[in-house]
Amino acid sequence: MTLRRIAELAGTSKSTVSRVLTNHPRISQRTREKVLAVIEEHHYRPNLFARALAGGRTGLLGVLSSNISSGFFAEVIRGLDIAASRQRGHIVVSIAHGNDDYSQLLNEMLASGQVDGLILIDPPLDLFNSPLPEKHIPLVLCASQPPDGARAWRELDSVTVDNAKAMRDLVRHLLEQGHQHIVHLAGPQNIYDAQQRRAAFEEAAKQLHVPQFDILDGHLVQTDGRETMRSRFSKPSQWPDAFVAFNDSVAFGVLAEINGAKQRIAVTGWDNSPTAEVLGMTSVEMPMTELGETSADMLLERLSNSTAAANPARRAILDTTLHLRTSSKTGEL
Amino acid sequence: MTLRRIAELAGTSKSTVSRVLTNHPRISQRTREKVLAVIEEHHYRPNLFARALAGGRTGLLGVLSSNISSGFFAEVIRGLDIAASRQRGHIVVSIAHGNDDYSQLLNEMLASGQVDGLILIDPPLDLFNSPLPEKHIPLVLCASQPPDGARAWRELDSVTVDNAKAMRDLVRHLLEQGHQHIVHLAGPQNIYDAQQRRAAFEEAAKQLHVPQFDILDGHLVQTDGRETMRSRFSKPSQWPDAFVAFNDSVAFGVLAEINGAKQRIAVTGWDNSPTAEVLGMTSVEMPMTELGETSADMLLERLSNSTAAANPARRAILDTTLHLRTSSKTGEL
DNA sequence: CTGTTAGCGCGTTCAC
DNA sequence: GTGAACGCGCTAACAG
Repeated sequence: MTLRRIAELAGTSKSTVSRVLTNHPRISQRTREKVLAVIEEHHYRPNLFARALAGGRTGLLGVLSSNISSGFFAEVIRGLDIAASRQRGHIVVSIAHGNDDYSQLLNEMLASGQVDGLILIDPPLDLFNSPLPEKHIPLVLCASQPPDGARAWRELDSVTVDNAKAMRDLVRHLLEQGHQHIVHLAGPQNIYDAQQRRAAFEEAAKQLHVPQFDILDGHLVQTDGRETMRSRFSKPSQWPDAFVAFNDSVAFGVLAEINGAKQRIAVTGWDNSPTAEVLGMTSVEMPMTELGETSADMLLERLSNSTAAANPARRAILDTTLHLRTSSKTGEL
Repeated sequence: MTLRRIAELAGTSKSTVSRVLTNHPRISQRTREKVLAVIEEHHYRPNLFARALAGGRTGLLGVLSSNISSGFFAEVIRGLDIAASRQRGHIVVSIAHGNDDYSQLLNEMLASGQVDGLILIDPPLDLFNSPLPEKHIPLVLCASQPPDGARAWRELDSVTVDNAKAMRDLVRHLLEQGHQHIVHLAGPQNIYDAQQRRAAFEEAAKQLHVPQFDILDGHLVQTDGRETMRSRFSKPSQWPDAFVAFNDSVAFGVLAEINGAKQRIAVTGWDNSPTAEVLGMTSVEMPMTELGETSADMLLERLSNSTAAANPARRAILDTTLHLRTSSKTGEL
């Protein structure tokens, strides 16, 4: 089934069919309905490649992701797909295996010109040190934002969550529970969210006058949490009152090490994974699906709005939800 | 940069460049090197859309997935991407939101002809009741297999895991630990793995002479596990000796309900999520990444081997790994 | 409002 | 071994 064939069957020309397909305004209601009927009858779908070649859109959105946690990845992808498919589009996914990989993948995607636009999920912050590649398609940053210094990169649209607010609420809660000494097991500092949460923790701790606090970097997965517990906090006498972990995984690592002594110490995570709920662990919920949906919507809007190229960068900042559970509540410990 | 431009720069014709690109045999060594040099110098990459339109390959592999657990989804996708990118290919991902959706998505993907081949991750079993859509591109089933009745569907390549073996080992282990009454919280029966595990449990239980066993269907996520515990096993006196859950999530739901009484009862999961390890829960590890890699490799082989269309269906069955932990070991309970 | 014409970049016959 | 011509299915001018 081709456009040409549809035209024949509808007793019209290819152009007319094409116009119907692209929602051209100046077309008579009658012709449009007639064409649509034929299209419907034969389940016709335009060939994306021909369309792309002729200068139109492909309906393909590129998605670049770093090797992040599966839960986060999957939910964001789901969000992206939801938004893309609402407009009959599809996503082309590539996953970077290392840091260098990311910029290389980006350049290849940009060069091969097979997508209408590109969404960068959680790029390693190093990326912003390199110059913004020359591009003729719009880019959207998902779960990341360039530092003030990276001027060119800051022209891009971005979608992030309000880490600072969540962290402030979390620290305040711990203080209210009477915890005096709080340790933040921060994430790898080449990850945007990790950097943000670290900074937010430090600021909140100072601002709210936490009597004693420490920050340790580089925690991403369970083993990182375990490792730190074994090396730095092997004896209960060394323990603080509370651990604020970069994410749930790290928190689980901590829990595994202090097992049997949960009563004495608060542990909080981040991501609100299903397991956090089961374990009764306090955690910050990230709107992952929404993160994806919003990113794709932003990209699609840039694409549909041809004048948008000149529009200023938009920054969406989504809200998180703090789930307080027994792992941090003194009364219920 | 187009093929035509490369031809000009190399002082030859478009056809020659095209032949070099497609590894045509009858081309002089000298011409080939010359062309390759120019290509390299200008970082030329052929336009995928033009290539596709002219009848060639696009390097795009379609991936259809149902709305499965994020961990599984993410890891399989990763595997697919690894295998695809090894051959400079990319994956186009679509996620079905409901059951009907799946077959509709499949048809659209097939119709719009935008991918070289298609990988179906965990399609709802209902799909196999409908006729195999007419197709001119190869299909591979990932984590699923059609029933014997669906003849046409059984012509497709597939990659699955050996659920039966894992389940047998698991039941044997529980028996050896002295458990007399085992309950299987089976998954939704329109999911291949759920059906397989259910059947395998029943067979193993009979074959190994488990004194008492029951099977309850429809468990997919934590709340399902919780629900069943509250309705059917609200009092400890009703508890069996062991629960074999469809997956880790369901198992967590059970654990949450029997909290504080873990000593009295064994609970096993499936998927070996990181949390299972932290909690010390016995679980079966699925080779998720490998599942994806193998699927993509199979598809790519069909694509490269033009004579393969006639080849018989291949069925890869991957092995699982049983991780025995304290949640099922009597001595350590 | 609609039909006609000309490519988009490439693979693939054909001839030479 | 190489080049010329054609067409893949579609969009985008240009006429009418």
